[in-house]
Amino acid sequence: MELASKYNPAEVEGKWYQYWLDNKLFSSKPDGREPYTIVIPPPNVTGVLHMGHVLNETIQDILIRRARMDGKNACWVPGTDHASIATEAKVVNRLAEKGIKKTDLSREEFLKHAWEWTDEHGGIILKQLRRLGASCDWDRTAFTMDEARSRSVIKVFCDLYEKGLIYRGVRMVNWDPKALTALSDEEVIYKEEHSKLYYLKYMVAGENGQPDGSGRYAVVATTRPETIMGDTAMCINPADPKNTWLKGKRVIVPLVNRCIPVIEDDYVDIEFGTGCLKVTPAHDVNDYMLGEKHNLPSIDIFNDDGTISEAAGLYVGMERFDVRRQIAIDLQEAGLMEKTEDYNNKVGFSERTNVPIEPKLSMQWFLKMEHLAKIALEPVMKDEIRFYPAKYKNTYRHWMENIKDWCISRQLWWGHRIPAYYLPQGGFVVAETAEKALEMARKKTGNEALTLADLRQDEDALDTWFSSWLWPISLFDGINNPGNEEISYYYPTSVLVTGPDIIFFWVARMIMAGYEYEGKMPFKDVYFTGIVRDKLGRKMSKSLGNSPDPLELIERYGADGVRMGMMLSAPAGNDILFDDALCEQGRNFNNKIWNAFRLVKGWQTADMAQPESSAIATKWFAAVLRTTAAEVADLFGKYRLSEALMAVYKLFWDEFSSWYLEMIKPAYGQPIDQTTYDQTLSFFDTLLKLLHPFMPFITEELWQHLYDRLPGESIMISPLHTAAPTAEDAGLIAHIGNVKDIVAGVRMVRNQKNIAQKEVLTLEVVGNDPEAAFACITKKMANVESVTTVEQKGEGSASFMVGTTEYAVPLGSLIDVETEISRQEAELKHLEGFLAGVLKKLSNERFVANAPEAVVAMERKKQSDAESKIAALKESLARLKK
RNA sequence: GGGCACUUAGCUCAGCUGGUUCAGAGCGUCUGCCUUACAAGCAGAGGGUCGGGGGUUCGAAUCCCUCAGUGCCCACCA
Repeated sequence: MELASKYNPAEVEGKWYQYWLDNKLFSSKPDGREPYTIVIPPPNVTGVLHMGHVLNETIQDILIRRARMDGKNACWVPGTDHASIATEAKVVNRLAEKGIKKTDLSREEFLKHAWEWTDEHGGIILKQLRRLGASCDWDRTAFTMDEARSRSVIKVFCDLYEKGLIYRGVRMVNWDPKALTALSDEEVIYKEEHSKLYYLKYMVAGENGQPDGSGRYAVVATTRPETIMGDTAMCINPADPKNTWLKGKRVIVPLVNRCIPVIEDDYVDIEFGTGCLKVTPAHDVNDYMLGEKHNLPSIDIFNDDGTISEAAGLYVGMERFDVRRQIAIDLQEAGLMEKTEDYNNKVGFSERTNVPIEPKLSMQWFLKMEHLAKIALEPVMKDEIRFYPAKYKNTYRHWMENIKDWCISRQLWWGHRIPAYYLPQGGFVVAETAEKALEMARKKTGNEALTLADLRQDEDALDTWFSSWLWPISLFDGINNPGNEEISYYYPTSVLVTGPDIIFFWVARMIMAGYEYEGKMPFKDVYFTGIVRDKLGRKMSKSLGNSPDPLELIERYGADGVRMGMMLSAPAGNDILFDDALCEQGRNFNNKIWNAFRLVKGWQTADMAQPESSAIATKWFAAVLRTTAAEVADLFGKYRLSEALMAVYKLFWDEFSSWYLEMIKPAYGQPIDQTTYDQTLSFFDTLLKLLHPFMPFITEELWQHLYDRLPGESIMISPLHTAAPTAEDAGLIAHIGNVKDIVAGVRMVRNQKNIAQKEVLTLEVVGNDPEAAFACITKKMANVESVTTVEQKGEGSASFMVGTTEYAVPLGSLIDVETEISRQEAELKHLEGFLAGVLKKLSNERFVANAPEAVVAMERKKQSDAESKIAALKESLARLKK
């Protein structure tokens, strides 16, 4: 076949992906082999591929392809997440563009729109994954809101309710005033904000005080003056001397003019502000706690959307931050504001809508976490589930040990609707279906006349993560159909690949669900990726415009190039600083492989004896290949994928292309012997297999052309057996290592003296030549016609040392004696310094007495080596200088 | 406020339980080459007192303390 000198990925990638699909090479069914299972972290159904996905999915694909070639039954299950809040927000926005308000629609009408949106935009991301080469079993594609997954979620809800782990109650929750829903603690992100501390005057009641100083008042420092309408007490620390005078008094809330008691509690920090705290039980978690403890009334002054409610009495209907500005002015005018100070504090923001969270009392559903945390902590701490990198174990433990109940209800429509049904006379039942609920309701009430119409299902939907925490189980239908063949075979999955940002949201909760419902871990290993940043270390974001479009990159560099670019700098857990230049390196490597292939396949074979150099070269490369393959296998076991890639990269580029191929390369136009040729093809075959998990497309393309293949054959299912390194391998590799140094020595001489590679030289070895057996390689690689052993090197030669042996290249008139002398003197100086260090060590009695014998022996060898080198150099210098 | 990481060449990183010439790799840089596989390439070279200081040890990039800087996570001081 005719091959262009540059590899063109666009021509082959689509073809081979289709070939893999057509031959069902991604599909997996339970069989007698060992399973290797990965479930994809489901991307948002309406999402599009970004660089974070590229990193994550590339890693999964590498692992799954490698496992497949290792003879395991590899199964990678794809799917998408309904992403309750995010998707609902998108749908609401789209409706708004059409002038439709969500509140104008019924639940059913809204869901119809949501499904339309999902059908339209859903799964785009999965299509994009194919461009990357992802070898998912697409027939298994799932969605967190498809029928089987939905049933699983509802079943689990009912089960946990029956176990008494789910309860309903009024609690202080994180309220998102934009999405109009409660959030879990994990969905709140705290950010430092520059704000102000307002010092407000609370006049003491019964003293007829006036702000002008005619009466006494207490000063309260607050960041949220707009909440004073909800104040129901002022609190001081009983041990605070400066506020003792307030004990038992009542104070008047500024502007509001409500009279509230002064209560005492240790909770108040004497040092902060004035030591007086305003207590607003409805709008602050701590105040809520104080309110409970001291039996305070609570006044909810906010509507769900963050505007002021009727109950506040003032500023009704105004937006909360407008009120803050306005009330500051009003307080000032009323003389009730003592001062304001600049202040930095942490404000909670909604992870999804990015608006400040409002702590709010509301009726929600909660999942008790104590039991679940207990069963999920140990396995990670004992490394039954291994985290890579292990440092996240600390994070995990801390969370588990300080866990609070999980608020699982959301005031949203897009999601799994809570299967609780309210009865006309009060109370509710929880059941998987309305029919079952009716049955239970009749039993509970004794009223057989109840009909479905009498039951009112809870309006709330469940937190998205309440479905994704079941993902590794529900994908194999283990909830609906416990103990089925698939769940028994594929579960526990082999590894989870995800970002550390969702360790609590998802990883921890999957572990809980895994033990609760399967009695087993959901995955054996967790590989935490880093965050993809730009080369300046900035997070990739739309607003910065520093996030490349993965599909464009693939067009420019090929999928293999992009995959490699990503993996070149992606050690587990470390953020990766992504630079297009890395893809370029990947593309260049593709080209290197391509051209090596062109060279090898361009050779004609002839009936001829194998040259000695080729015999040695093949033996040597076989040893290198075995050794590196073992190293790569080891690195895979430790999830050190970028190092594994680098090992294969250097194997192909340096060892195979630069050394091996040059060693065996016939002269231009000359044929190659059959033995060497066959051996080389076989090496190439193994190299492609080692490379395949990282760069699936080019390796398939070349593998198909390497030998005649049968229809349906593929590198991706061809087993990768590599022999273990033998006892002799290391020795041979070391010898050739010396030969490489000799060759490099000659090349350096050429470089320094400006002698072209074409020009034939001779090489002298002073004394014994330890690498005499490999002289044929030296000759070919260094282009020297002879390697002769001499007692003393000739006049006018440039010399260098390899190990303890001196080599010399006679140059005749080309030699520049002065340069040679200064070079050798520099080396001599370095060696003498080195020797001095060694001697100092050896003359230290305590070193000789305490260090292990092997270490001392090594030092002695260093000494004798250095001494003989120094002697040789001195002699050489003497002759140069004479 | 608490906790956990990290700091090694211009850049990105590897160096496990201290001891082979241990100071490394890739990229970049510099020099010379368009040598019929590959200029998306070939051959060679330079580059770091391992963040600062102290300690343990015969011996420290590696262990301990401390200081400085960076990053992440957690937390109810208004």
